Amino acid sequence: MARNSDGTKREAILDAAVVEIARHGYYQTTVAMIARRAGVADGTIYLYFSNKEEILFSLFESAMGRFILEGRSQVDQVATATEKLGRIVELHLTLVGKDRDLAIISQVELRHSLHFMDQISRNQVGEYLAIISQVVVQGVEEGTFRKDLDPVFAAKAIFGVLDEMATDWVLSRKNKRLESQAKSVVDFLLGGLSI
Amino acid sequence: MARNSDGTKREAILDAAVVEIARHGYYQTTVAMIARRAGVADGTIYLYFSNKEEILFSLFESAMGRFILEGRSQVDQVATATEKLGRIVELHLTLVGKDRDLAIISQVELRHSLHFMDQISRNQVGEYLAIISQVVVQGVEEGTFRKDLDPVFAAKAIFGVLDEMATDWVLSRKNKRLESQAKSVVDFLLGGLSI
Amino acid sequence: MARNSDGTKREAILDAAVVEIARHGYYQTTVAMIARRAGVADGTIYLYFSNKEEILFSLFESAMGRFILEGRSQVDQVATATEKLGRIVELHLTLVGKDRDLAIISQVELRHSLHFMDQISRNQVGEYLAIISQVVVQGVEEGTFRKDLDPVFAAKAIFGVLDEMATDWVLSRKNKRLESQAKSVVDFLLGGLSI
Amino acid sequence: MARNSDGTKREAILDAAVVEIARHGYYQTTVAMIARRAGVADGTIYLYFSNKEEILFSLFESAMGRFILEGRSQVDQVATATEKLGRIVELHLTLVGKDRDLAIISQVELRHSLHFMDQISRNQVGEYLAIISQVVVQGVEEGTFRKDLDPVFAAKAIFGVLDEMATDWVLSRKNKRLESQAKSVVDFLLGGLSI
DNA sequence: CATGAATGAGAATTCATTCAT
DNA sequence: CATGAATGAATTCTCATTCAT
Repeated sequence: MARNSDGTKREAILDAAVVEIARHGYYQTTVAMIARRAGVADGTIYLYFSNKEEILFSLFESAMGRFILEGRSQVDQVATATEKLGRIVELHLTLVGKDRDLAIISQVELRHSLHFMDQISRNQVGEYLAIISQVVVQGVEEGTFRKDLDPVFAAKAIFGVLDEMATDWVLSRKNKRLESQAKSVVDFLLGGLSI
Repeated sequence: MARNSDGTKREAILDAAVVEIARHGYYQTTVAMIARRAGVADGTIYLYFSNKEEILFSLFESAMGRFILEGRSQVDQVATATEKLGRIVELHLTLVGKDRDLAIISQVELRHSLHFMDQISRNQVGEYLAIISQVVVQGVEEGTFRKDLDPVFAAKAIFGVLDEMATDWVLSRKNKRLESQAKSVVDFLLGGLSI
Repeated sequence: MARNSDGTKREAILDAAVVEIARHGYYQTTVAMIARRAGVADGTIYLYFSNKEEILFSLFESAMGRFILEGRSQVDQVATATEKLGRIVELHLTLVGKDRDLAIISQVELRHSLHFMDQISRNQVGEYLAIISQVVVQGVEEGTFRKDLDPVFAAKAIFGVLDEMATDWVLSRKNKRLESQAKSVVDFLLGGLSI
Repeated sequence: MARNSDGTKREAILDAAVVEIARHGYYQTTVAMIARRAGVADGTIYLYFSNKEEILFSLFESAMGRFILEGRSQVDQVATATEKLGRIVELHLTLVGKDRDLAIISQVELRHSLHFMDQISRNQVGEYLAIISQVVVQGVEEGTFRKDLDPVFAAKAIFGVLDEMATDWVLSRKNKRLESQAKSVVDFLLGGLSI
């Protein structure tokens, strides 16, 4: 079967990396551990990734890629800013909540150093934030959101709330589904604290 | 007092650790680097900390300690929940914004592994969150905050927004003062997105 | 003739090896580098050579083979020992000076380990030395060279001078042609230092 | 005993390196092998040398240092160029012949790559050649050596002969003492081949 | 014959920690 | 208390070689 060289092996490595890194942390995970779980030789890792860090980068990219791709898709499926916000919140919590291992990676491991955050922050996270801020812009234009909002600031605030919920869910090992918080989050974001 | 010299040296080590870890990241910072900057021998570190990780724990504790201590103090200085919220926001952003190195530690390095987050998260962060949630409870009782708010949830959301602002400030190397965001943050938290 | 394609590919590999090894040194040259330059797959190398070291052996053999073959031929073209010596000197310096990459191989890389020198030294170099020593014998018989010379010793001394000139030329990247030294070398070898 | 930090350990490492490298070749010698023979931990090597290659450099430097130092001393002890030449030849062969392991290093291992030769060739070897060429200059001035000699060229030729004798002795495992060749070498160098 | 993906043994180097002084 | 030389386990990455296609 020639399917091997298609990327199957690359994905096996990434899948193994998610599990091992989520379980032991990036620095406590050795390349050998990833290789063993992926069922390949240590050296094989280096046919697909130039070094250990690149595995983490790839993990991040594919994770963020999904957020951005599906985020755009969800936003396009409804008309109003309020509905769009709802979709984003739901998507975010659902994606994070779907796979605890991946969630651990995105909420904890990917933030393990400034050096690393630097590399990624300004690219893909920025794109994701842009999607959110466009929703805010629309809301203001529609007249449903407050005129005095800075859309970029608001997007960060929204992201902050989502991210905290996600981190909290990862750290508290409750079985409660993360998505179940979606309504509360949207309510809070729309209405704030005040009456 | 012999304690004086003890405290001094211990603090020199912690100060050195903040700088080195902020600059290079926890794993790229060697004990020797910290020792050199602190002006002590490598071995001396182990007279004050049982291992490298404990330095990070201590860093976290003293940082969070300040948040909690000053948080309580600020909250006690004003009467209404709205004012208290304002004080917390201002304090949080001010403390983070005061020292970039310390901010890097708290926003990035302290989150470097689930194992580590586990150890700390549910203790001190929980205490900090409790302060915030008490403010929310008060606001609800006062009638200024929405009745349907879950105070614990709201506290997390508030923390999420603050944390995201802090992280964003650390990652974007702008010179703009972090505290300058306090008003926007309070506005957003109180009023939400909707008109 | 199938041998044609065999020889061609084998030679392509050897040619590639000369360039890569001269440029990076034997140990810094990977089989993959040689394969890439030769335009063949890594595995193909092993159809022509049983291992990496054998490539170096083959390089040596073909290089020394030329010295011996042409050395004999040059020696046969003239009558007196003095003339023969001149031919050998000129040939040696010309062959080395013709191709810097090959010169690097022969003057530096081929000497990279006792183990390797052992394998080759006593065979082909010995044959080359034999040619030289026969010239010395003839010179003594002719009465032009000193009677008290040990021909084997003299051959080594002659080779030493030639070898040093060659090495010096390789290491000093001057463009001066190596052959231009031939006259000085012959003069020195014949007359020595003394008046 | 504080003698340890004096350089005793450093020397133990160098001594061990000579034996191991002579026996197995530079690339076949692992740092662990050197450490074991030196009776230190692997990591200790790196307290004295920044990497494996530096061990080789140090080996070379201390070896050449002796040639230069003793070479100068020998040359100063006699008056005429002929005598000085004799001293150099004897010293060279004696030093090489004294320790076969060190001889293997200097005659074989130190020449293992152009990169390496480059680093060292132009410094210390040049100094050694300068000593020889000064002797030649003196000989010409004295009127004992031929006027038409280029001293630099002659020095290289002399070195070439000495070097070849040394290499030959290393490769042929005869027990014959290398110094016994001194007289023949001087004779050859002074008188050349011709009658 | 030719390929090149896969292997896995092996090696240099780092660094937290210890302990004799 | 303080030192810093020494340790040696642990890890990443390389690369000669193989073999199924």
